[in-house]
Amino acid sequence: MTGARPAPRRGRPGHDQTAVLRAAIELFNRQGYDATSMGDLAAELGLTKSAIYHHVPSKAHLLQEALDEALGHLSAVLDEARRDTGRTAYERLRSAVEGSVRVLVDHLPAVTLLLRVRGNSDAELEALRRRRRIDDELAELVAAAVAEGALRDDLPPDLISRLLFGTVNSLAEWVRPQGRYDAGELASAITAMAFDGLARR
Amino acid sequence: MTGARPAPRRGRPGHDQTAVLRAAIELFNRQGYDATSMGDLAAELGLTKSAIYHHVPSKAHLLQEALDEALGHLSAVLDEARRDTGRTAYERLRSAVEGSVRVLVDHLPAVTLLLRVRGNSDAELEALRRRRRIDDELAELVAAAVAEGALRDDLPPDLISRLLFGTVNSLAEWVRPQGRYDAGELASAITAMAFDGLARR
DNA sequence: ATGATTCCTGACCTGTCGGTCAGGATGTCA
DNA sequence: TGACATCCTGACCGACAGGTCAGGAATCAT
Repeated sequence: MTGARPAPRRGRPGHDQTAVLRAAIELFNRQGYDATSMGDLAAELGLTKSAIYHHVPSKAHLLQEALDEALGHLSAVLDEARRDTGRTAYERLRSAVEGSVRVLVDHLPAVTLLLRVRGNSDAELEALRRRRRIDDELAELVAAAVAEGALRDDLPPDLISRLLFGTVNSLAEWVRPQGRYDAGELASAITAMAFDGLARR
Repeated sequence: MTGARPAPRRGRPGHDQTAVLRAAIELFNRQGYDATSMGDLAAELGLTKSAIYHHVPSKAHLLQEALDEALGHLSAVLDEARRDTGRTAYERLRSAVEGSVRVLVDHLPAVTLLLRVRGNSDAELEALRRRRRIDDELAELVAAAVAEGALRDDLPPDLISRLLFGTVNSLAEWVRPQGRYDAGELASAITAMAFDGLARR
């Protein structure tokens, strides 16, 4: 793990690209992308607006980076589920749910931003398309689990899929880093509710 | 029902407050509140920007009206559940879920807007506070249902509440008016999944 | 015909937005 | 002591934001 290497830099010390990006994503989530000005971001970092543009080419670029981060990891979860042909669809679905929760928690700021994208630019539209592709594949996984008899068939599979991953995505509304629950607890709570139900039996 | 009365008006015919409000909420949801300019709204209605201000005092007022609409109906659902002391907490919780779904579907634009508020103005902060109060009461209802033994007690009640109503709220992400499912179908699908589980038994 | 009422336009104002640019400050390396 | 790399400031730009205002246009009641 090359984790938190200080990485000896030359020249005048100060902020770098990733510091700006992290702060930007955090602000975008707190206030919304459009409600956040580059001036706000500069103030948050204790710099002038023009200093920001030394590190990053544009506001849209910051958003793009965040969306790529989120989509990349979500796609990876799906690739894994797709490659794993040795298990039942039901097992792979459970893994996909757990993986999605893990990505959401580990990359909370980026994923939260992704979930709020409205399609106001080409980059946002492209992100929506990529997200839609992921959702479609998850829906197929659900349909396969229904077809193999693991899930109830009195509900339309696509509806099941929307409710299931709607629940997962709703975590972004309240989960906070260092909060009460870790990714594992959240994942098992969701699978407990969604697959086994809340009612006592 | 005074439903869709034409309401004979005097003076030059044209748009009115509610027409502007409806269009505004729709646009706010499509693009986001901050990304929507009053010019956009004017164009959508086929008017000039200044004409808008004949019907409505400000952009913020439009948002306020929408938030009040959503919060009013959601509060009503809760008042009903609170008054109904003759039933178990579990039964009242189920009613609250169904009622929330019905409000969400019947007032989809306003509720969607409420769910996206970030707290960027006093009005938004106040709406967040009112929403929080509602969420807290729903969490109490869940806790009561757990205490009375109707719901599983191996998950923290507040977590159950967040997952349950997170699922309900996630409907706003994809449900469309005149879509495939009506409020009743959605409510029963959610209760089926959340209370009885998706797994075949 | 004539007010009264209602709706709408076009020109305009102030502030802020994302972004640029020339140059100065502050560090590392030789 | 430089040369070099990096980071940062302050003044500035055109575009567009929310909003105002004076007056014109369309309809109703009399």
